[in-house]
Amino acid sequence: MDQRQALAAFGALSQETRLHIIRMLVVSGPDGMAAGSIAEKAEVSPSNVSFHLKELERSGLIAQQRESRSIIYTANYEALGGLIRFLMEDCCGGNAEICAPAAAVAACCAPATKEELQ
Amino acid sequence: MDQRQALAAFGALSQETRLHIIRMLVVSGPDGMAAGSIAEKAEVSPSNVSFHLKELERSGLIAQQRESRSIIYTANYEALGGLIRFLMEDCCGGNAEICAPAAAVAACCAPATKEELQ
DNA sequence: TCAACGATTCAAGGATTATTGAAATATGGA
DNA sequence: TCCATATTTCAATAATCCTTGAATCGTTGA
Repeated sequence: MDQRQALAAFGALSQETRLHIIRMLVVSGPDGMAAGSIAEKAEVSPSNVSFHLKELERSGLIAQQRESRSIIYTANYEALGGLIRFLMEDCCGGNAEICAPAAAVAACCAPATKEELQ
Repeated sequence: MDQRQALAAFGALSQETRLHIIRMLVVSGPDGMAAGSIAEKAEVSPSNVSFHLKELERSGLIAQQRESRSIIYTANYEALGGLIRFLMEDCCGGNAEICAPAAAVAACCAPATKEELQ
């Protein structure tokens, strides 16, 4: 993830509706959610959700694929991981004082990485 | 860090000049930088840097303190760590697939946390 | 083919954010 | 006190972003 992408991603996440959408899509996993379901759960109009989904897609944080009449949106896990990484490495310069609390979180939410630490 | 703060922080980081400023302040550490030096290094006008510094302060990512004629700005490490944490926990739901790469980064940039893993 | 469904696009308006230069404020030294 | 320095504030403008509702597009089933 380069700076251009990071700027776009930060902009995408700086809006309440979009942050809400991202959360829902992360939870729904690879199955994703149809635009209509997203609109319903987020309690916004179809055209409004479409606007925000386009914005999120432009930033690379989500992807879409048509399935029959519906358009299914899924979170881009790689991009989200890349953004966290950007924030730690590029933005915060890998500063231990900043990254330490984050590392603690990472340790408990991603046990698979314990092996990577050896 | 609650959602309100996170939204403000993402907004603050979504602007090129402000991202640049945060990077410089993280590097300069507790000593911080005077507004004038920031303006000079970032190559923006005094009034423009003042606008962006106010925005960054409003988001809680930096703090200011007057020192004689200068006003010194410093990065708020706690807030930056909190933002990374928010991104991992609240936004990405602690999803292992997303947090794993970040954990790897954390492991190498913040060796002090290895103890916390035991 | 036609109607219905799921979704996007478009245009208009309002709201927020960014930039600029001039004026104002605060501090310290002559 | 007066001047220079460091910075902010203000007003005006430009640019971007958000919301809304109507119109449009693609897909499916009757």
